Amino acid sequence: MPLPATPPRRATIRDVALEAGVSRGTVSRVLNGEPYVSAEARTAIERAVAKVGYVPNAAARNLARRRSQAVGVVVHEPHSLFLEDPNIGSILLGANAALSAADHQMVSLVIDSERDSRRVVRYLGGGFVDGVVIVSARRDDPLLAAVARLGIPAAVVGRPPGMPPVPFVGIDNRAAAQAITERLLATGRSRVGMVAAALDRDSGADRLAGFRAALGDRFDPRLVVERPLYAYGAGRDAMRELLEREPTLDGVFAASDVVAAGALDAIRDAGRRVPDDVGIVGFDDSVWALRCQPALSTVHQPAMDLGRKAAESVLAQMHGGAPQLEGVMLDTHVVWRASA
Amino acid sequence: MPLPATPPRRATIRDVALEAGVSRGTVSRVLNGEPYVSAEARTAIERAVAKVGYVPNAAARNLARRRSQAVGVVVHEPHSLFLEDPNIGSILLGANAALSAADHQMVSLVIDSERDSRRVVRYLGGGFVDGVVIVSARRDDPLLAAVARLGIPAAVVGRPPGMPPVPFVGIDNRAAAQAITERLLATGRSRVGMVAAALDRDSGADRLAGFRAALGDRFDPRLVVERPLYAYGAGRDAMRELLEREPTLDGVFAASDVVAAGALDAIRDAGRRVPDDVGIVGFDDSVWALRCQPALSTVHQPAMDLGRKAAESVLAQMHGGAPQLEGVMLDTHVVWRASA
DNA sequence: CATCGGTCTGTGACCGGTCCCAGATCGGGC
DNA sequence: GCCCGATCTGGGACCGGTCACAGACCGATG
Repeated sequence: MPLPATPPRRATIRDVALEAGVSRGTVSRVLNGEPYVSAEARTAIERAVAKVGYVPNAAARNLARRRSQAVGVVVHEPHSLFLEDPNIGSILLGANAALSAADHQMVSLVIDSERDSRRVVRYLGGGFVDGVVIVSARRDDPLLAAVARLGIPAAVVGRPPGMPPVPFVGIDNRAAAQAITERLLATGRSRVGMVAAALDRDSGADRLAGFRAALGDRFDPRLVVERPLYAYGAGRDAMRELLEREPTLDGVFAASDVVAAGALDAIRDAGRRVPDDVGIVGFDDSVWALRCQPALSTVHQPAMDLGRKAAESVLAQMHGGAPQLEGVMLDTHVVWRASA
Repeated sequence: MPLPATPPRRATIRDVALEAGVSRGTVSRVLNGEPYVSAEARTAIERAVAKVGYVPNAAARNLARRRSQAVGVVVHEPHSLFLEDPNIGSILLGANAALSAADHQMVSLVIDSERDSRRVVRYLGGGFVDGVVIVSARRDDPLLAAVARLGIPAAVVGRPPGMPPVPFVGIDNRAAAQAITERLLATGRSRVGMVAAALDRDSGADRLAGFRAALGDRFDPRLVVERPLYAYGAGRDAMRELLEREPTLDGVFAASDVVAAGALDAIRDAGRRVPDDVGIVGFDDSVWALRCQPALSTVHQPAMDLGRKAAESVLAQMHGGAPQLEGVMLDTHVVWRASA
């Protein structure tokens, strides 16, 4: 069976106008809360709206107004990670809070394949959204180029290398990573390694850079294992590899809490105690940090605020503000718990 | 500064037609892959599309076609829970997989307040989506009533009491809860309680019913503590209360893995060992089950498939299929690990 | 050679709103 | 009584597509 006959016809603004005995223009004015409408017309229209069960047609309004009252939030991560990493969820919630307050609809778009990517670009260019927040973009991300080309208001969470001039909201990953590594070193560890991840993004690359800076002369590239994603499995496997390479390891910095959780399990599986034999620290301060046994020492980053600020930047641009290309950096701090 | 002058004018189908030297109709035919277009016209149009940088305007297409190629997925849960409970995420991913395969855009809508609720109803009625999947609806949920009234293709994950005739996809929560409780009893526990949650939904109410059925005569209402949401904090606090009420408790069924995780921590804080002193089982088989120490015995439910099937039902209705009101029930099974 | 079915194309009406201009109405000031 | 500005209303043009219809063209057929 093909498409259904005809979707049940909904009441339009003309039906309301007819019912209320006024013109379409007046109905439109009432619906949009504009001044210069008599009280009688207003009440008649409100009554008519209720009577005919009128619901405005968004497509028609978007077409005429050339905007949609919706903002896209693009997350460029595999679906699996979306589940694991509460950090992404927090960013989305922050964005949603800001958009919701401005009465805009958030539309979240997950890219997990080339096909998704094309569909998202089509979606963004198709007038479905008035602006876009981009999370976890990669180095030289084609999506960023596409957005810049389309000229829609945008903001990026993070600051991927090779980014076109687009406003961004981020944290100083390098300084934060350096701070927590130094703190770890101060607990008297002598052989400290790192499970690095996502080096194709600023967060991953900068965390590694901060680690390196903290170690200075003591930095040993053999004690760094890299993985493409911030994932539990990546942390576990990488840690196993690291312990084989360097059995005397007594400290490790994991690039995120999820990675640290995996690493922690690998350390335990190898028969070492945390923090006695090996100290471990993470990054994010997500719910994973508290779920670990022992609780993770980590870097707190204001994930919700990152999403919120990015969304606010997009909203400001949508209302004519000039894009703030210099970017916004939010504060982080070390949270010291039991794992190191 | 108010709204920007005018958004940069995009190329329209007319520009393409002009450039290719054909009519709008022919361009439209090519764009939609219809037959009866000459090869020359086709290539000329494809070249013109690339040259002028044409991107179709979705609002115009939606208006003319009276559909949007998008499906909404409504999650009626507080934002905080969204972060904690991977079960919801899995359902979304399943839905997204099905929609993505059918080249439809998933639009996820979170309801966390009355205001959100109104906005979502407006959104759904506004022609933004052609169908809707509803997750975690409550007893007599007004959203379900609104959707039924609007007459848009819909499917519900779960089967809330007081639901209008809408297709649903679910599991037999009662039987599954009974099965795992019986299994727990079979480990020789004599004082078994339950942390129940979300009794305003079928999942919560049915899990309690299954627990009760498994205990039969031994059921003691004093050993059941209820909480409104499937949340970590709820599990922890409820467990604390349960242990105070009944210090000889030696087994507990938590209504979900997240709840079980909270309960587990409360048990440990009270100085009891798991599973030696107290056996605990959860429900969902989410990533939390493996993150717990010891790993949780739980009920595996095919969360992704729930989302996928619900989305497929909506897609089928959109293509003219009759709604399958009898519903679809998916299988579950007990996964036995170390916590009981 | 007229007829016919299959291809291919152009055109006007329409989807349901917004926007803006022209004009009506009205009270107040000179 | 006339002019003026403020208030209020109607209606045409338009947003950018889709769709149905009419008609042109073509080779095959009787």
